[in-house]
Amino acid sequence: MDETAPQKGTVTQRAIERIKAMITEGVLEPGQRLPTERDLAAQLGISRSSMREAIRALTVLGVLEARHGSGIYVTRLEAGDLLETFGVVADLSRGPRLVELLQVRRVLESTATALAAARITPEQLAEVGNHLAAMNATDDPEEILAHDLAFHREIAAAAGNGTMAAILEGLSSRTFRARVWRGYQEEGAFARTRREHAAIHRALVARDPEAARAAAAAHVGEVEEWLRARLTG
Amino acid sequence: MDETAPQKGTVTQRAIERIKAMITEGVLEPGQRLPTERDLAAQLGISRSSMREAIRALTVLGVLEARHGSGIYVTRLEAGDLLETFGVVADLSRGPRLVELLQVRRVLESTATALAAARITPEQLAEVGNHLAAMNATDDPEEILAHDLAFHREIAAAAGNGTMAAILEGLSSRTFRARVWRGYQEEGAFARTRREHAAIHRALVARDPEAARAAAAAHVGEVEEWLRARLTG
DNA sequence: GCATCGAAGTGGTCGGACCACCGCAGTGGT
DNA sequence: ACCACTGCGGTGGTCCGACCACTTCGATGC
Repeated sequence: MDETAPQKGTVTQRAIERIKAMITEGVLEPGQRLPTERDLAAQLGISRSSMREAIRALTVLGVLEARHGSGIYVTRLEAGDLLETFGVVADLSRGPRLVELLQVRRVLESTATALAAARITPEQLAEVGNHLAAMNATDDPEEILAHDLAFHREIAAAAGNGTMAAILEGLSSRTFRARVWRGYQEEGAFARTRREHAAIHRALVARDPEAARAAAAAHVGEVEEWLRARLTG
Repeated sequence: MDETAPQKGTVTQRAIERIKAMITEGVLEPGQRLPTERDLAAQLGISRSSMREAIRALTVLGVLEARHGSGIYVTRLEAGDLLETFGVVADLSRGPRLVELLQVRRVLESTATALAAARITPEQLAEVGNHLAAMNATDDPEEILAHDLAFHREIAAAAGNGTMAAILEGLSSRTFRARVWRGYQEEGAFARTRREHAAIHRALVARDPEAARAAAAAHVGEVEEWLRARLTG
């Protein structure tokens, strides 16, 4: 047994685990600056190349942030930072998994909308109304999509659960939604979606969680069913 | 305008996007082997070092898989592959976000259990029963935790939504659960959890989705409330 | 026909060099 | 005394070339 050489997996993988451990153990706090790549590599006894790969990996995971010329920092480690990669899943998913993703979104979105109905502030409610109005005032698909996203984002934020909001954000990532909704909207579903959005807004105004949950579930469910039918057909 | 030099972001970041695009465009199929690191670097006109960082990043995201001596391959791109990183979020979360994560889990777990009640096969149901019995037959916390995880994993799998199961898997990652449950179980909550697990199993046997949903929600909710109280206290 | 071995090819690691950028102390002016 | 500018040191970003560890598969020998 050589104490100095545990030797499990690649050195890069070990470096990733070490840095993660430093964070969980509190050695590295959110927002804190790390030692330089060169120092870190020396500390773990590996080359700078390998250490850079480890840092890059943690960067794409939203754990670290590298600022050119300044240094490497731990992110705030908030839900939004860490769940940014969730969008990758949505973007790389095709076929039946798109339905599964929408099913997950239906469950979470309906819950978030119900929570929002009970907690939303007048300011947030007004913002939701603005996006609803803007959505109905234009025919530009791009603009509609943007306000649609903002509409649901504002509601998710009002639910008071940042983690849930971050997951929903990933499930509604721009490329994902654009792919699915292109076909959906082309079939003249504008009127239906407008009606559904109005129903959600009405439930929020009435502060009726049950109605809000039902309206949101129906809204996502419509798209879900359409997609399911298109795949099996 | 120089067509050959778009120059946005780091070359590594661009390489990551290029490879992701190749997959979404169908140039690279799941399971397929990629060109060698050296060839890929040459194709994109970057150094092997930068290309390696890009590959490493996509590897930790569960998109690519590098086999030493053999080559680089696209994973099957199934939910489990891509959502493995979800466990990182759970492991790095502390304080209030642990409650948020449990809240998300409560929503998804209750839905998954309800779905399972309607679809579970006799074989799967028997397996769930085995884990329940094994969980009650030992006093070793490690073993209890293992069977507890398997119990819920089996139910999530029976729900028929692989994406939902993968997310729940991340929300129940070993280190995460161990951290939260250590304190919970130490307060003599064994009896309560056994009762709750039995209730879930009973609802599955009765094929009663509503009862299953309620039992699962109550089960996760108990831990959620305990954690919330411990944080505010 | 089959087990063995070895060479070619692949990812993994290393060290060094240079570039692009940021931050700040020092400088010069007003 | 204050401020804008400048220069330098330190940092991450990129590249190169070499070598190691491992897999693969065909050639070799039995």
